[in-house]
Amino acid sequence: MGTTTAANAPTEPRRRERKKEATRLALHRAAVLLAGEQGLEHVTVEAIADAADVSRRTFSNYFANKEEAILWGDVRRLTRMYELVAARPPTEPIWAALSAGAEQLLVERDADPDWVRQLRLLRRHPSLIGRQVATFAEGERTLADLVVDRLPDGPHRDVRARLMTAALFSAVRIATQTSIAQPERPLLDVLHELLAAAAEPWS
Amino acid sequence: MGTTTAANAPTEPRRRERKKEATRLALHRAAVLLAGEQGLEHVTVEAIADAADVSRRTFSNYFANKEEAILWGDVRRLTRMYELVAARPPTEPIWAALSAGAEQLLVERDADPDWVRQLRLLRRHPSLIGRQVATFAEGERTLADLVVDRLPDGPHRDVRARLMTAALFSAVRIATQTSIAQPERPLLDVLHELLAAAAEPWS
DNA sequence: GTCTTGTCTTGCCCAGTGCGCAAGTATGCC
DNA sequence: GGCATACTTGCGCACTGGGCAAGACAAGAC
Repeated sequence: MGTTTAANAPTEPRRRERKKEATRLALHRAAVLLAGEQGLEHVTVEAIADAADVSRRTFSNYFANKEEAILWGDVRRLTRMYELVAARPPTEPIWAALSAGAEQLLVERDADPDWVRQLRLLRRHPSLIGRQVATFAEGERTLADLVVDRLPDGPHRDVRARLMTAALFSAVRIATQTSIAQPERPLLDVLHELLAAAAEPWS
Repeated sequence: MGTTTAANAPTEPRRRERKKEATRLALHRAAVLLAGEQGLEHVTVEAIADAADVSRRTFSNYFANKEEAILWGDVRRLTRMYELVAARPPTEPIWAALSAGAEQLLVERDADPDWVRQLRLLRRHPSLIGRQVATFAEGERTLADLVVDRLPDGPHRDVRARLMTAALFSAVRIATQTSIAQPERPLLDVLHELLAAAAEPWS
């Protein structure tokens, strides 16, 4: 009753789902590429759609605007982060698990040619950074829900989990920005420093 | 030479400046009010401009879009935060100064009737939260520049300053969100808890 | 194979937007 | 008063987000 539709739900067919992802990826790639070579403000949604060989209207079915299309790579990386943390041994202290996950994530990110292009874009268009931060803020809450279960008992577990997750994301963000601004400081070194600093008592 | 203009710079006249601020404030208030009663998506920029008794074109001279107009209160609060921190005695340890500034800021915010309206808006339109986070992220860097000077010597002062500022902002953000979601937990209590937790070593 | 059903794509359309430009107006300085 | 600078406004226009309805297509039922 109620969900007669759910009873014979086609359990998410495969090909269709893959095609959707392919289209989304094509739009994302086109957005990053075009914005990279022409500048964000000179690229129209129509141009991106054309490059991905779909209609402008279809673009709207996937993304609300160009910025969202460009930053979709970050959304993917966020879900990857959940996977990485969930895959850590359950006995490991949570801050160690988060740190390990973050380091692994940045290693993978550095190897991604898409990321290099996105980097250049963030430099040229600082407004994108704001959007990116907003994206991550949302992911923070999701990860915090994952963290709270692994936190030892004690008062205010919930806010502590949120704070810890926030610190993790801040560390990733600051490390990334620092390493961009001062390329002589290796990303992983800065990240390490920050992850350690967060866990130690403060002056 | 070069800046002959700067020589006889009119040192920012008063009335003009005050009128500008008044217009900006009127637009901000109109935006918050109208969005509050009609819902963000049903308010046009034109309606906001009309309510503030200026043209649509003038609105654009002040804000890029409705969201920016609505969240301008946060921009004001950010600059207020800089003032508060700068006003703390220079001998005070920096984390104590930041904590005190944040607490003072939240006390003032709670007393602001504008804030109550903004709160309701953020609830109804979660997309605004993203924008807000972006706003704060920018403020974070400004404050970090202020912090780095007061940090004791040591390696990586710059990233430590950034991390500390990020923790402060995270604490404010999480405390605010927690106290909204669970009104039985007083804002200042949660903030206190978080500020303390951040400074202590982690498990 | 054909038929059905649910999903995705597309074209059409239109109110709303961001912003360049140029003319008009207020403000401050002499 | 005049002059310079800064702000406001109306006009115009390319671009956007999204509703709608008509196709195109995939997956399963038969």
